[in-house]
Amino acid sequence: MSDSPQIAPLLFAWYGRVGRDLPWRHTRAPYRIWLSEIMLQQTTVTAVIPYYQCFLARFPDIGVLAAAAAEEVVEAWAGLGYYSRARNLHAAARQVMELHNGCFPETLEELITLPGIGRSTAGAILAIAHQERGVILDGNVRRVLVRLFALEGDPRSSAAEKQLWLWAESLTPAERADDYAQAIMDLGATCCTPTKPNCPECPLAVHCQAFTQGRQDELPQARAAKAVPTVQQVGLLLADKRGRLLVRRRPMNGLLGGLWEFPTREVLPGATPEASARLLLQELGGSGSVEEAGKVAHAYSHFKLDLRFYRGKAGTAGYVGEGEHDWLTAAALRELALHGAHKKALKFI
DNA sequence: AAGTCGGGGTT
DNA sequence: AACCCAGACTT
Repeated sequence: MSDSPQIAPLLFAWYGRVGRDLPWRHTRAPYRIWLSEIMLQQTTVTAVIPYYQCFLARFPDIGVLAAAAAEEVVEAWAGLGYYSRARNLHAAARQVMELHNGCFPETLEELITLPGIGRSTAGAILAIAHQERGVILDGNVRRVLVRLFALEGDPRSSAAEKQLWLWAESLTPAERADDYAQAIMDLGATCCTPTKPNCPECPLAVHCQAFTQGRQDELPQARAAKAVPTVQQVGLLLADKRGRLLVRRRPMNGLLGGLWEFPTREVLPGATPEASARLLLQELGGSGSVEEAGKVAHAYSHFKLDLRFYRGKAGTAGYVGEGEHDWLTAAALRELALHGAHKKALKFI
């Protein structure tokens, strides 16, 4: 767009006054910038900070990360969510060691070939780590630009995305793209917020079409809400003679890959949860009845989980399931990289 | 283009 | 409850 407003100088001045002081803003090390960008995908700053510090203490450089076991990386990610990020981070670290001699790529094309790095994350790394003209389009920037240009319709549609990338490209300055990226993200996070934007203190208000039209509370237009199904499961707190409980590791790929959990199964259609729990107990080599322990509700973006836990006793035949498993004490369970919904069940033991 | 993939904070 | 978050990837 030839008529894009010159917002970069306004953002620089604002950022200098009220920009946030964040741990990853004290470095330009590509490894640390990369890690912060991956952790921050769809995740709030406050949630990331402690994970960022712990992860760096455990994996201080890309060589250490590449040499680690995949399970170890997932365990450092436990509780942060979107575990494919941890798998991709680990795979990308190995890729950089093998293909780039341990040196992080410095071009957009090479960055995007790394698993977990898309167009926006690559732009952020280019700008912040390499000080080049990287362009970003994250949730903050999307909201700022939708209001700045009063973009109608679903901002996640492919047509909107295309337009937003054009605007993002034209607004990004040739110099100080790093400051620009962090400033516009800060603006979206602290000023141009989803609800009740603080327009009186916004440095871009004079250029903002939504504000000019008094429609800053109507944009961006909300996405059409879709119904989310509820999955019914039963979980088993299966104790051996020493009181230790059975846990198993979820397969590395797929939902919550690599995390530990108590044995579960879906509630059979037409069956009661208790009958399904009894069946699960028998399938695992246990015996006798089950006792109701408590209920856990867990929400994901595309389904809800209704999980009822039962206590049971292990039979003398022992465990007959498949895959990696272990018998752990309550103390050990609290230290384990547990599936979030199952972490809630610790209060039942 | 639509679906998958978490967990927590905000409203 | 619904929405959002420094999105990427698969189908």
